[in-house]
Amino acid sequence: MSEDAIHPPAEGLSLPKVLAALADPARLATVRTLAQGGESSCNQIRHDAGLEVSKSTMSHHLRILREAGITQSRVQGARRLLTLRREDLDARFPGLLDAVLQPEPAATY
Amino acid sequence: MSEDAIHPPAEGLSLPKVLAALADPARLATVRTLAQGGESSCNQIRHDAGLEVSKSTMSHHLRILREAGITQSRVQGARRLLTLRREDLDARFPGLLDAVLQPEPAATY
DNA sequence: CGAACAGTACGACAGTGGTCGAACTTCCTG
DNA sequence: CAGGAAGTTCGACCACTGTCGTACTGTTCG
Repeated sequence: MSEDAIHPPAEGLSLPKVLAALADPARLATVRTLAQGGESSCNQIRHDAGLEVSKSTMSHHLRILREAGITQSRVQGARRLLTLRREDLDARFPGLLDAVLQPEPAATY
Repeated sequence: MSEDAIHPPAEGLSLPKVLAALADPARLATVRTLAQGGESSCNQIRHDAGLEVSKSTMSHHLRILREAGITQSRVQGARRLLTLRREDLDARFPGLLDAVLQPEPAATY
């Protein structure tokens, strides 16, 4: 199979699902990395985001993001290149992505 | 006893926690109701938001919101009057609340 | 005072979610 | 072609979460 990945249509994005997807630190880091670095592969993201999780866990997180409509993946050879679905997200939830991507004011605790 | 409720300091708000708190439909409805109606009591919110949950469940949701730093409660007689912590949220996560409160472009489900 | 009301606390229970290792598929490369 | 790299899928496990009913504290009012 080539492109079986499940990508919900732009109109189908649900706010609770999107928020839930973003509510995990690992996935938040993933989204931020993706926002900065543009298109990259699963492993690359895992490395860039500094995530110390197994392949399967990473795959799981990426699936949540994809199924929430936050990311998009295309296959290139043995890799899957991921991108943020910026336009779709901005269209449906204006300002949300920007708010979430904003650097946090430090000292969370 | 007057003020036993746990309210995290404004600087202590964690984005994942806030997002997780907002990721539940019941709590999202609660926040929206609160944003529109201003200060109101638990039961009033439950009614206004059209939530059909038990008292204890409602109390649970409100606790999550409070502990995430999204709401604030003050005691007035037998009631607890809740408000959104708009300023704190806007200060720490600019645009987030507005993005989440924005009416959804219909047909979310 | 006593009954009804507002809300919290606790315990139980089912469902979900994050984590891993192992097995598998597909692709690239020597 | 054989070996390895990139990801996904699967089953297991444990922690967390949403739900409820019940019991409790405190308040208002008849």
